[in-house]
Amino acid sequence: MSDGNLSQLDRALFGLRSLVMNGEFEGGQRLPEVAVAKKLGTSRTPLRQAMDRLVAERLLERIETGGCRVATFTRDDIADAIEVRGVIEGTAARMAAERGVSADLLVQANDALEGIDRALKAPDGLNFECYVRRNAEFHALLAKFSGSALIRREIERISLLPLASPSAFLSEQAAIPDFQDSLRYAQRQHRAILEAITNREGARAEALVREHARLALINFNYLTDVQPTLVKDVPGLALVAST
Amino acid sequence: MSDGNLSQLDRALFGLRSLVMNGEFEGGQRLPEVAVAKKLGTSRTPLRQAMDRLVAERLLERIETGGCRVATFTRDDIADAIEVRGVIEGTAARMAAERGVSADLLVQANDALEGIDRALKAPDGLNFECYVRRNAEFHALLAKFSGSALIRREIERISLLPLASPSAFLSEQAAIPDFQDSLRYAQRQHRAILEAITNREGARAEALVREHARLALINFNYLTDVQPTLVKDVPGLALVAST
DNA sequence: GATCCAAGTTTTGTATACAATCTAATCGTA
DNA sequence: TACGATTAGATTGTATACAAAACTTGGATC
Repeated sequence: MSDGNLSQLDRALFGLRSLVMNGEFEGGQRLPEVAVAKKLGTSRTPLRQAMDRLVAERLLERIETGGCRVATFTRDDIADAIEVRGVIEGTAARMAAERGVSADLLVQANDALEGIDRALKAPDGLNFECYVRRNAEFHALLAKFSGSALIRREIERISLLPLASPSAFLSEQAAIPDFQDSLRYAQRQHRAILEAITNREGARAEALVREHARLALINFNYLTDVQPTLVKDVPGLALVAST
Repeated sequence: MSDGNLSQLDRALFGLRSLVMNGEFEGGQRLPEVAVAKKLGTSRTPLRQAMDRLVAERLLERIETGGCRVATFTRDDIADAIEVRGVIEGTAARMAAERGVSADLLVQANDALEGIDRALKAPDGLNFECYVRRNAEFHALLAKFSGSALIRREIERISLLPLASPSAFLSEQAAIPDFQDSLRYAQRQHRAILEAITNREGARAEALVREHARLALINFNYLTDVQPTLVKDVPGLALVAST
């Protein structure tokens, strides 16, 4: 169970999540357990466990009369999820400023930001992979800054919501004309956030993080309104009601 | 499944939650599935489902090598959970102010507050049962005000965390000398919150709700510091590390 | 006396069988 | 033809059996 091999439950969980995120199932239709179990090469028992977890992640929803269906999301749902992530991350930043952060952690955050700087100055204009990694690192540190395991887990949880994570739309942004401009703007926000926390300016840190989260919403709108041809490549976007 | 009778899963879920909240198990020790299933009068299958859900509720935590244990909470965990509830409820209030609330809902909220007023002016000084009911009603309406199903569900979720709910400590407050004073203070906050939302004052509404949530923390501290003899009667308090 | 190893026992993870329920289609009637 | 009941089929909820992993206990060795 605890060795390198994945358990049947993990296999079912990853497999089903991937199938759902890639829009393999019709939205709103019930997932037949036997068929899905066969497709995933496991039995109903671990599959049902996996379904329970995906219900907790809001990726599936229970049907009153039994079983589960794929959840669908409106644009408002996406916007609200991003807003809530901003609010909780903002709380983490405020707490960090209020309670103080160890010098060691601040150094780590600085390292992450310098990594982003280097990624933005790469020879071919942008080291995209590096940017994504360092960006995730910075956001993880922000959650850690709060000093609260509960806050950290809540941020992880809300980031699991479809399309609410800080990097949900990054992978497709490359096609956007002023893409690098947007990343540079985000990076200036990163610097300001870290400065506010260092200076113990709680309200400023909170407001900055909230605004920073809204970049995800801007990207979402740009992607769906201006570049709808890219939509099919973003995992999870198949779940958004196409009104 | 959908009739009045509870399913085995529901029976296991309610039963186990109740056992855990009442401190029937040693904290940190693994829950043996067969023994617990027998105690609850069901089989392992629905019990394991119930355990998965209680893990999602943070009431249990998974053991790396298999199975679950009862989670334990520090005082800081309680404080953080209350803080986060205040933050999300505050966001709901801010959104309500920004987006506007239908007259019908505002009337309902007013009714709830008048119900609280009546409970506070009852012949024998206080109609406690009525107060608790109306208070829960007001908080539910606040969540609804946001107009966002996602926000409403997040509030429900965070309120499930042990001791984070608005009424977690109410039932034992009766023994506190200036109990009714505290309730009157809370009620003035309720009025101010509703006024702010009606006037579309988002920042004020958010700040008020945050402060309002902190009453729960005050009650928690009072209960554990000043009236420790009452601790055993509060469900969930058995899970708090008694440092 | 402490530590490491090994066999036995307990406990979990998984598959599967069965029963209760829900769904859909067919047939009958207005 | 439309609508409702009834029956057959499919699907979930639950119990249980079995295998694999983890814990415990006893003993041997250093």
